Amino acid sequence: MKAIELAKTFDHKDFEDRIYQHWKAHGYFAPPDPGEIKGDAEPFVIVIPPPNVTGVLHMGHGLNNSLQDVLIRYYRMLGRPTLWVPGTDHAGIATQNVVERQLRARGTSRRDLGRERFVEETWKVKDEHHAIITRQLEKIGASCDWSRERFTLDEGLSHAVREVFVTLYERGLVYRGNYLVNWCSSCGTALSDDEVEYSEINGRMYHYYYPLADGSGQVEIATTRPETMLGDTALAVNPRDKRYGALIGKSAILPLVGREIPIVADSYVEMEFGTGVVKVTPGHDVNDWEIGQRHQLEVINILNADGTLNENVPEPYRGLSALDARKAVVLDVKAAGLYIRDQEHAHQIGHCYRCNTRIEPFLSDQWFVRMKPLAEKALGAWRRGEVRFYPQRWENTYTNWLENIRDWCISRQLWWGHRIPVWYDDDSGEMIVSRSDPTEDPANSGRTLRQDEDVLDTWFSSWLWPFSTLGWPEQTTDLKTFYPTTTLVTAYDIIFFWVARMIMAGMEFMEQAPFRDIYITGLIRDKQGRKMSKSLGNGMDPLDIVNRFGADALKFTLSFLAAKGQDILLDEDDFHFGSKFANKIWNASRYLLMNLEGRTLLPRDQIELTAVDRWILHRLNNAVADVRRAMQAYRFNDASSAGYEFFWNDFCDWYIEASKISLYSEDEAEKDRAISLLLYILEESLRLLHPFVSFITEEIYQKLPEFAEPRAESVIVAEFPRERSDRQAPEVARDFAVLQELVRAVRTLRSEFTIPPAKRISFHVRSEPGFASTTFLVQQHPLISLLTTAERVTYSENAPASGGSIAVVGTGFEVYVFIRDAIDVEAEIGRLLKSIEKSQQALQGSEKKLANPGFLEKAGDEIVQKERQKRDELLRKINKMRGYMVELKG
RNA sequence: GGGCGCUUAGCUCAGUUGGGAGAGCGCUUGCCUUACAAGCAAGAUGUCGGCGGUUCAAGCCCGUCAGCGCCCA
Repeated sequence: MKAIELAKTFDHKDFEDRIYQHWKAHGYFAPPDPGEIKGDAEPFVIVIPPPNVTGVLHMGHGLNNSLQDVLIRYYRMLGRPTLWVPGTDHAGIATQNVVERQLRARGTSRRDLGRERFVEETWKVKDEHHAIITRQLEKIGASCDWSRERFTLDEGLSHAVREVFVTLYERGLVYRGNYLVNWCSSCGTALSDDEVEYSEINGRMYHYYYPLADGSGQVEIATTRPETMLGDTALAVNPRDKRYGALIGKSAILPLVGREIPIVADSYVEMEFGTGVVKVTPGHDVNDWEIGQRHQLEVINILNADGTLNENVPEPYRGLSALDARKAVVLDVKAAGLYIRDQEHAHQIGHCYRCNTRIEPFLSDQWFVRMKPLAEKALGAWRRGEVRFYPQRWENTYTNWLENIRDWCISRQLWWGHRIPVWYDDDSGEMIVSRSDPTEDPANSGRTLRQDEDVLDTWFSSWLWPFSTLGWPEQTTDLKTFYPTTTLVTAYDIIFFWVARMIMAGMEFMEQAPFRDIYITGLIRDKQGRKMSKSLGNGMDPLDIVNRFGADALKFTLSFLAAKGQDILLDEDDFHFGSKFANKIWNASRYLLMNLEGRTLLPRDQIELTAVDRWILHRLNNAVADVRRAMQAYRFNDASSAGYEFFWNDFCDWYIEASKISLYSEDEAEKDRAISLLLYILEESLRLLHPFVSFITEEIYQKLPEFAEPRAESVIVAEFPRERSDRQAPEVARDFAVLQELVRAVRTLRSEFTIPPAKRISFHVRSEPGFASTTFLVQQHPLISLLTTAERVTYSENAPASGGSIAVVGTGFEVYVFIRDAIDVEAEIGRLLKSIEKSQQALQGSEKKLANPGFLEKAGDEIVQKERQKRDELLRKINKMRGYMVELKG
C-alpha cells in the first residue's frame, strides 16, 4: 500500500466548504423518508430557534447552533431518524425598521409608498438577507435539513397562524378591547408586556399643590410625570390615612386645566410614598387605570400615536412631546404659584426592547389572548414531567411566569406581518373573524368589508413553530412522524417570549408538549462580563471566527466551554483552543497515513493484541462511555473534554509514541500489525469526535485507506462507537499506570538535572517483592527505554550494586538513575528534603484519620482499607528517601 | 419586595450521589527527538469568599454574613 499524504500544515479553508457541499449533495442532513422509518425507531428532532431573517448571526447563535449540531450529529450516528428543521422568522418590528431606514435614506417613506408596495419592498429585503443567514449557518457547519426550511411568513405558516387566531377566537381566548397597552411611539406600535425592558433612570420627583374645589385649602401631591396631570381625573388617598380622611368625597381643581376632579379613597395608595396623595391618570398609568375602574373614573387619553399631546389637553400643550410638555407644565405650575419643590428620584422606566424608546402606557383598541387557560395547560405539562429543563433551575422562571400570567397583546400597528383575519362591515357594525377572506365570498358581494389594519405579533407565529413547520394544520406525515420534537436548545432570555408560549400552543393545539427536553444555554459575554452588543462594539461575528480558526474550532471551543448553562465570557483568542485540537488531529492522522507506505492492512480480527494495545482499547472504551454518558445528560463540556483527553493524552502522547517501537522496527509483519490497529483506532476516534469537530474528522475519514472491513461511506452517517465489555482491561490499565509513573519519574529526574533529552541514560528498576506489575515492566522493557531515551535498563528486586545513582521512589518500585557526572549532592538533598516534607504532611493526615475511632467504625471498609494502604506506602517512601539522604551525605 | 445565579491557580472556568484539589491559557526550564514549535518533556502556583453547624470525613450538605450579576414586581 502507498502512503497517503496530508498537507503538511493544516488549513481548515482547504476543505470545510467542500465537505459541507458533499454532505448536502448526498442528502445526509435529511431524515429517512417517514414511510421508511421502522416502528420502533424513535426520531430525534430539533427545530431551530428561528433567527431574525434580516439580522446577522451573533455569537449567541454560534453557541446555540453549535450545540444543536453536536446533538443532531450524535443522535444521527446513534442511528435514530434525525431531523433538524431550519428556518427564520420575519421579525416584524425589526425588519420594518430596517426597511423604513432604507427608505428614509432614499428620501422616501413607508407612507409615500403605501402598504402594498412597502410590503413588496420588504419581501425583497427579506430575500436578500435570507441568503446571508443561510450562508452563515452553512459556514458554521449546521447539519440541518434545508429541504424542510421554513419562514414564519410563508404560506403554510401563515395558514397556521390564521387557523390559530380564529380557533382561539372561537374558543373565547382571543378578544378585542380598548385597554392601556405599552406603546412605543418610535416604532408606532403596541407591545406586549414582555417586550418592555425596565431600567432605572435618575428622574425627579415634583411636589405641587392642587387647590380644593370648595376653597378650603389645597393638597400637596408628588409625581415623577407632571405632564400626565393634563389627563388626571381624580386624586386618591389611602382610606386608612388619618391625615387625609377629611378630604375623601371632596374634589379638587386640576391646575392648568380647571377640571374638577374627585378625591377618592383607594387602598392601593401607599401612605409612606410621596405625600400620600396620588394624582390619578387612568389613561396613562396601569395602576391608575385600575383605580379608575374601581371608582368609575373618566379615562382621558392625552397622547397621539406619535407620542405628542393631543387635543384633549389645553391648546398650549398640544403637539408637544411628553418631555417638552413636562417642562412647560412645571413652568406653568410655578407661574400659578402652586409649585413646592422637586428632588432627585431614581425610578424604573420601561423601554422598547427593539429601539430603546421610552414606553408610554397608551389607551387603544387592541387584540389580546386570554392567557390563564393556556398557562394552566402549560403548567400541567411541566407538573406531569412532560417537559424537563436542563439545567433544572430554569423551571422556576418558567412556572413563575406562568403563574403570574397576564393577557397577551398580540396586535401590532405595523405593515410587515400576518394581517389580522378580521373584517368589519362599517355599515352594519358587524365584525367577521374568518379563516378565509370574506371579501372573496360571493355571499358578501355588495357589502363593504374592511380588514383590520393591524398585524400580529411575530411571536404569535413563532409560538407555533414546532408544529407549523411540520405542516400543521394539515395532518402531514411529517407532523405525525416528527411531532413532538425531542429537544429545544435556546438561551434563557426567551423563556417567556418563546419557550413557555410554544408549550402553551403545543398543549392547546396538539394536546402534547412540543418537546421533552429544554436545554437552556448561557449568554455569550465579553471578558468584562458585558453582554455583546452593537452599541458597545464588543460583538463577535461567528463568521470571523470561522475564517480565522475554522468552524470546527468554533464548535469545539464553544462545546467545551458550555458547562451547565452558565454565561460564557469569551475572547477571540479562546478559539485557539479548538484550532489547536484540530491541528493535533490532523497531524496525528497525517503521521499514521504516511506510515502506510509499503504496508498491508490486516483484518481487524486477525490482529493479535499486545498489552499496550489492550490498554489503549480500554482507554478508548472508557472515553466512549464518558462521551455517551455526558451526551445523555446534555453535559457538552464533559463530552467534548472526554474525547479531547482520550485523543490527545492517551492516543497521541502515549499510544502513538509507543507504536514507534513497531513502526520503526525491521519486522515487516509487526509493522503491518501495528499500523492496522492504529488505523482502526483512528477510524473509531474520528467517529467518536465527529459530533464535536465535524469537518476535519470527515476530511480525514474520506482519506482513510480501504479497510479490510467495510466502513461507512461518510463519517457523518457512520455508527457512533459502542461500549464493549471485552475491551475492559483493568489489570492492564493498572500496569500501564505504573509504567507511566516510572517513565515520568525518570523524565522528571532528567529535567531536574538538566540532562539533554538526546543523552542516553542508564537506570535500574527495583521492584518490591511480590509487586503485581513487575512482569509487565520487564516485558515492556523496550518501550520504557524508548520513552526515557535510555541505553540500558536493568530490573531486579535488589538495589544496584554500583553507586553513582539517584533514586526515585515510586509506588511499588524504585528507580535508580545513573547520572554520576551530573550529580549535584546539595541539590539532590534539597530535592529529597522537599519530597520528604510533602509526603510527611500527607502521612500525618492519613495517620490522624486512622487514629480516629469514629473513622474506623463508621467509614466504609473499602475507604479504611485504602487509607491504610496509603499510609503504608507513604511510610515506605519516606523511609526510602531518608535512606538515600544518608547515603548521599555519607 | 420576590426569585435565581456566581465567588476554586495570575486569567477564564470544570469539579454528577461527601472519602487523597483539576483543565485551557499564561508563567519558568530544557528540547528545531524523522506527525505536530498551533509541538514535545518537565515544573511552580490554591486559607476552594468569611464565619458557624451537621458528619468519622465538607469545595460539595445546612445556616449566616459579604461582594458581584441576572430575572420578575
